[in-house]
Amino acid sequence: MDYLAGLNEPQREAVLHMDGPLMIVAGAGSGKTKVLTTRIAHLLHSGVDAFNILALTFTNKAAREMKERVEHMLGSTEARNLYIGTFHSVFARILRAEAHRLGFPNNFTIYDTDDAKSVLKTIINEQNLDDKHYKPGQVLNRISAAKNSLVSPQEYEHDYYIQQEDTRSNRPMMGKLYDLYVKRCFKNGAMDFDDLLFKMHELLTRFPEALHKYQHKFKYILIDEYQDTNPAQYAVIKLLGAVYENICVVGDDAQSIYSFRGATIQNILQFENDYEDVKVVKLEQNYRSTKSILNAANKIIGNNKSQIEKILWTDNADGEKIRVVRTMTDNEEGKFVADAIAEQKLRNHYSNKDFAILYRTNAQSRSFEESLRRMNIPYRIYGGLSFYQRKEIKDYLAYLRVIVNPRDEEGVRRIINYPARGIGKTTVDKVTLLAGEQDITFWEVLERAGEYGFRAGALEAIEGFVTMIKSLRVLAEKHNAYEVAVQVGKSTNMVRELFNDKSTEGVARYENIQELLNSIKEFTETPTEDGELIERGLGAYLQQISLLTDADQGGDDVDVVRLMTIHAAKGLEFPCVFSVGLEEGLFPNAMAVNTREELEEERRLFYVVVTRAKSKLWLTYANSRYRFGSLMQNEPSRFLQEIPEEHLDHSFAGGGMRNVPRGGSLWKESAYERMHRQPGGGAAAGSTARPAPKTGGSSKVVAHVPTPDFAPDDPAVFEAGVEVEHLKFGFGKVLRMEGNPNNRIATIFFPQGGGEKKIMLNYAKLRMVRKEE
DNA sequence: CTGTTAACTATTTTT
DNA sequence: TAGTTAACAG
Repeated sequence: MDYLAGLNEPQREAVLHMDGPLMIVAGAGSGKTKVLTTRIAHLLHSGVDAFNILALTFTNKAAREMKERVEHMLGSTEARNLYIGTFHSVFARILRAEAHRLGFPNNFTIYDTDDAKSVLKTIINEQNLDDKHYKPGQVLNRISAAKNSLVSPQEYEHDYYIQQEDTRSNRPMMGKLYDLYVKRCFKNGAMDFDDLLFKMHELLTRFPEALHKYQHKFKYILIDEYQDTNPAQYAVIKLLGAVYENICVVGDDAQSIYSFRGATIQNILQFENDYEDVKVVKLEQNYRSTKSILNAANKIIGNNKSQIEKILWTDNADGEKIRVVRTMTDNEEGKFVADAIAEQKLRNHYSNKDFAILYRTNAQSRSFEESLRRMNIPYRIYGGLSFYQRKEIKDYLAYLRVIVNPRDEEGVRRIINYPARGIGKTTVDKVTLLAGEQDITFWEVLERAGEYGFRAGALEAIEGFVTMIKSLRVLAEKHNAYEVAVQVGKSTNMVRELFNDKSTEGVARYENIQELLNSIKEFTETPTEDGELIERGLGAYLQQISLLTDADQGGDDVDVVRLMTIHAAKGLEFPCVFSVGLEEGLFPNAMAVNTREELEEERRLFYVVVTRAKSKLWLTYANSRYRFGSLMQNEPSRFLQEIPEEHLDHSFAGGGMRNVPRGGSLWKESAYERMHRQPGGGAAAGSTARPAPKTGGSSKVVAHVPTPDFAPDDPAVFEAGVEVEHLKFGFGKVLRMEGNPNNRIATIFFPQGGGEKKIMLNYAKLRMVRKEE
């Protein structure tokens, strides 16, 4: 039982509690992961079978860490039999095994947010709706919110309140779009992120056998970050745990920061009412931060109304005061941070990886990147687009997706003309139309293209494409994922094409593809784990990687400064933290100050940043910064005023005033600034002046009204001297001809149509008027 | 059909 | 400002 050594009293209590519901309220830095992993070890030690334990986390990283720590603690491979993973990956794994019940192929494709938006966009266009009004991203958010609350399309359309909302925002078709989107995903054999939760719930409610099976399989359930669960996750947990009720949730209401993703803080606040005889353990001793940091954090969170009562305390040293730094601009802020890092490294022998720069929005990373680069300080940005979201990677993966699941229309659309093979918009539109009319999949139209009267060139291209995919499918039956992937590169010529591109981006793209191939190889060579449901085929590979984010890319031990959003930093800790951009409008964000709930969530976010720091913390803000192309004046964040003065040190001010204006008087724009401001709201005139708008010079061509029966003639009939009519440029005369017989180019003079122009006859809308005798 | 250019619009956080 | 999409010329 030596694993119990080194635990404090409440920690030990949480570990030793065996059966019945348990809620662990774990303050920041209170040893939450240690408790969870030790608890699992204790369960195993007490004779619980690893196959009967389910542990759910929000990030792959947390899952991996937990698994490794348990394995280390046990000193055996027994930990591999545990079901540990993110909600999404565990549910995907189960859904893969049970897909047939729901009518999905077991190799269903998982759509990421970009795929989902793209599908929605085609649906919106098919419905002849304006995608400026029904923005795919917004529509998706609405659908996502519905799914996360377990609202089906039918319920959506029949819910009076929801319909009111959509009517008020003048988007009455929203429910229809939701319905069509769900149907399209089903037709495509695809699920989006939210479906993994929604369909899991559907599986358990519609199929009692399935419910029974998993209820009995998972005798012990552990949920990490319970405060971030949404209603769908809540319902699934409740179903899974209904038989044994051995549910252990760990969370901190003070760190609930994902309500925008559907999370309800109510889940943790209400847990005690959800089950009988809930054991509650509070972990209130903080092992991470200094007293001044922790006390400041306590004061901050004290401003929130609804919360579980607890007081974090620490035995750690008092530590230094929190440094508040004001700079004039965002660039100066970047420079200050880079300078401070350099200085700290020199003075206190810190290494790069001891520092984190944490911001509210991804867009803020730029000034820090620039200044760090200038100081030759290595860094890494987390967030932004992940490896798997890069164009070349998505394209390459789309081939693999289509090989596994040709029903995946989204994937087919992506690659049908990449690399260019002469299947353009016109052809794709026609295929889309046919698929709708005939009620068959996009792919089936391509397979039977011969029946639908495509132009000879287009037909040939389509047939070539279909043949290629089919032969790759055959290959995939007998060969592993890596071999198939290599053949994709050869068949499409993509690899060679990128290899020949010697531009900087081209080289980077080539390297990315190589890296992708390596990762596939690694995947196929990793030995199969024990336990059911796991295999190393192409389908399994795709499902795994579609749930990875760039935080899962590894490289956690390299010695670089980390830059990331506060959201991405949750669960991490650093000796030195720079919490930057503490300005009204930015943090708290202007989008989130309209209700008390929103503001409290922003405050929790501030609480999260502050508690990331172990010993040193900087809070910086800039007087003005570029946002949306123009210079914005900002007041310091109200959150700065919520920290008692005794914990703050203003002496590090990076130029300019030395203290934070407290309670009111903030920078008003001076009369001078106001006078010199451009109408657009930007900086003073002068350097930022734009070039004068073009006037007169480029006379817009007046639209030519074509003769009523305008029909283009065959390219072969044109030659020098012929008089012609162009659909847009009007009447003109051919001056000379060039180009080869297959691609003839005419130079034509249009008196009304803007003078001399070169026209490619293959594509031009050109009619012969009169031949010169 | 395809590559280029001009216009447009987005700025919150993410599995 | 920057990244992406629509329009358009070839």
